[in-house]
Amino acid sequence: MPELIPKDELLLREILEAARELFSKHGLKKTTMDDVARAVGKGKSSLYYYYTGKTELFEAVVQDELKKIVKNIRIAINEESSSTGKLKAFLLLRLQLKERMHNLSQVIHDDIFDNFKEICRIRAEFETIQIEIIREIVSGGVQSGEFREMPADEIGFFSSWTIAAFGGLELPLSTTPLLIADKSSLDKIVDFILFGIGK
Amino acid sequence: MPELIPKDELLLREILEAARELFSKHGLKKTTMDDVARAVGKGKSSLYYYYTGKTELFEAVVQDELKKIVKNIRIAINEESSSTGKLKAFLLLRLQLKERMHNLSQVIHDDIFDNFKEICRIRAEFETIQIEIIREIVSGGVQSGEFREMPADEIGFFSSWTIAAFGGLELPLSTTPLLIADKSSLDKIVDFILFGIGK
DNA sequence: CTTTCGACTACAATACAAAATTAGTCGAAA
DNA sequence: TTTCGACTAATTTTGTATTGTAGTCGAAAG
Repeated sequence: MPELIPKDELLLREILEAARELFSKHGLKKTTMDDVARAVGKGKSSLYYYYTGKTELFEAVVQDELKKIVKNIRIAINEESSSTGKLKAFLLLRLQLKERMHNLSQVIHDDIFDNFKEICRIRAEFETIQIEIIREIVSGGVQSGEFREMPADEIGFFSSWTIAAFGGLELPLSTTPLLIADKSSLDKIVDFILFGIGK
Repeated sequence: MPELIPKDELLLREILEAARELFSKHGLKKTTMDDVARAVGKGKSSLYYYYTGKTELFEAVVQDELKKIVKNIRIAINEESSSTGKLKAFLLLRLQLKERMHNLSQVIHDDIFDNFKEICRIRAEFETIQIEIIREIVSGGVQSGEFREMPADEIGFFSSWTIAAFGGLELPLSTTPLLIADKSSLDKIVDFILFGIGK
């Protein structure tokens, strides 16, 4: 296996890490490019050699975070063999994420409305990915005979609905005090999803 | 039937109506007590004879709106005989409400973070009521044999979950472009709730 | 006794100019 | 190719004067 990471690629990541830490600690506005530069031990101008601007850097950070999350989700799903297990794994991770976001939210607070559109765009993108994942899980479950037969559009509809229900990238406004946190309640939810409340 | 509305009760309502109209048109901050007073053809000081302050007036308006909504929901539910029908009726109204709120949201926008706590409190209260309604519906359905047997705590859990999913008082941040609007898709959702996707 | 209002105050929002930060550029140098 | 110091334009912050508004009170009208 040849070295996959060229030198500059390494610095690119180093900047990203430093920016992530600072952004999530002080928020977007209160983090200056100088701060980031100092954190990686470089001059401010140098950053502009790697990223075209503060906005691009911020977007890169968020995108990277989302990629990590999606990766974790995919790993967890692959470790489960049954579709039901996959569904549970997905929802569990999704809820943990919600919790993490909840903690982060204090900081962002002010930045939210300034970068409203941008955040919406990213959020929408993330939702699309999640819907796709659910669709895969359910399709798999139908094919393997674990779930009942469903036409493609019904699967799509179910996926969208589930994500709508569990929230996309939750903004820091959820008053509901994290209703569902433990694994046992998650089991109940999956039971509802699987068998409903009908007779 | 004797006259249920004393004189001052009438003026109380008149002020409430005027305030509601102004608040929802210009938002909380941009609506002055003078505006409200002018709208009812009285001096500003007079308002303080009926409401102790601007905050109380605002809360009264919101509370009144919520009461109206709850009333509508209860009426719609009573018109349905089956529990399934009741459930559908509830969710349909809940979605229409979401849509209405969505339109209103442009105006509030700025006021939200100022009155964050207050809004949260009201929202929480509304959620409690909704959960109670769902619980009633499901309990009824279980008793009548329309739904499967469920212990009380499971019904409570299901109710909370449904409301969490459908959102309490939606704050104007839903990017999902009102995924579910028509009655046919609602039928599908209720099917999911009733029978799930399991085999 | 109930209800209205004008005059008043204290406080909060606004406006605006001066001062300070900071995003982003550029040419030079390592 | 990569780094940086010096620079500028633009934005944020700050201090202050001004206005606007919530809320009070005592008097008066019904």
